[in-house]
Amino acid sequence: MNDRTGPQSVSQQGLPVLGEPRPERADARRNRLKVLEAADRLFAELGVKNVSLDAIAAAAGVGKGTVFRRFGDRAGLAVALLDEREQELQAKILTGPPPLGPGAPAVERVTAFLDAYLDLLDRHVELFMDSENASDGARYRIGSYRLWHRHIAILVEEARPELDADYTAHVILAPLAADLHNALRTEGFDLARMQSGMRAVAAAVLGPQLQAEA
Amino acid sequence: MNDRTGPQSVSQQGLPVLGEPRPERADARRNRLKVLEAADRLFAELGVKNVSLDAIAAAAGVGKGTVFRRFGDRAGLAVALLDEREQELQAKILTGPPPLGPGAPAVERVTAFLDAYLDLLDRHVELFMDSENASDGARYRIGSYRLWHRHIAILVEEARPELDADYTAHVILAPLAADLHNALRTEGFDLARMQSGMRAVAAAVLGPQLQAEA
DNA sequence: GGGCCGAGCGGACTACAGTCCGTCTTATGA
DNA sequence: TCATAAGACGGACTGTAGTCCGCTCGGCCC
Repeated sequence: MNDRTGPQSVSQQGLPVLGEPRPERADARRNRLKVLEAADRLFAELGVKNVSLDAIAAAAGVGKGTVFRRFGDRAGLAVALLDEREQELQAKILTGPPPLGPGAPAVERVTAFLDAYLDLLDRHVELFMDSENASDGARYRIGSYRLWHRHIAILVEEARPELDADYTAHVILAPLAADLHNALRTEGFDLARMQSGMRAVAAAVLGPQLQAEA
Repeated sequence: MNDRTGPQSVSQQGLPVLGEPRPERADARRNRLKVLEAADRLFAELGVKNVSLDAIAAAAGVGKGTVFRRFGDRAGLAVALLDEREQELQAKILTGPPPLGPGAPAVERVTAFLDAYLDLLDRHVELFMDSENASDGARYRIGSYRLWHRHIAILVEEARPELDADYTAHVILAPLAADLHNALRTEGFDLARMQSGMRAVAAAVLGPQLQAEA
């Protein structure tokens, strides 16, 4: 959903109709799939950071320009590859069972989200790094970040209405940056430690006055 | 402080003596100053992100290789330029008056640090972005980050010994990432809002059970 | 089926970070 | 003062991200 969708369709009068993207042309679709498949394979074989976009274009049998037109930049390609996994999590949050989905108290929903996100992040750090760092501020412009942010902000508002929910949500998401996660793994922190650390922080920020055990 | 200092000096027996860096050679010093001065000027004139290292080398009248040998990479140059400002803050923390310096309760010291750091960050966002993002994980390897981290970790340990101080310190520093700060400014958040938001979070994480006002 | 036109294609091109290595400068000590 | 070698110099070179634009092909309408 972050690949660039086609241009708007055009009404019979020749006016552009917003919200009705013209369907993807057959050659475009073919190439999109070839690129994604080649990227997936090369990333797995050689490691994300050892694969250039030229190499992907070559392996996919398309021109470099094609890759860029479709995905915008390196981050866009990474986002497209992560998209499926992230959508699973998004679905669970929006319509799944509690505590990830609606129904549980705010602290528990935030905690469940942090656990699940860190898990996802841990399994795809390299791809996340690409998607977040390829260009300045990329992380905060991606659709999925905006969704996570909105989700957390609503829960902050619910649990602690006296806080600045919008900003606090950014604060809670900040430690989930791929770059930090990667650096900490390198220093020997493991996933479980980070999960329990984040749980403790979330409990302190959103929980009732008496703090939970770390 | 983060420019590469010279090689170790050599004892009379020809053995390298650790911890006694041979003094900087005169030509090296000359060039270092020329580069820093040129960088400072060009950054101010054109904006950090519009200046290439080639341009700096040219303006300084030195070869490109010289810039890289001395500063390592783009991040290293940014760090060198920030160094003086950061050292001021470091000094205030280590030996200045409370609440920034020793003597005040942990929450207050953390709060004072966050205020001061955000202030510094706000005044030099572009340079900070360069120093943190030029290479993967650069932020976490810089000496000053390690110092901030140690400082916060000690205070966390003091205020809330049941928390994982080491990890929690990283969590507290994460929202100070230059990239995020920049993105939020773009979205209209101002410095005061971020400062008060961080104060509230710090109070919640480190403070006594009853929360302070946001 | 044929023709039109605009989306899609691809690879040459630019700009920049970072490396390499033959040459030159400086500090030293005799 | 001069010989020497450690180390600094600088610019040509490499590899990659991202742009551009003339050409091609697919969808649509007749």
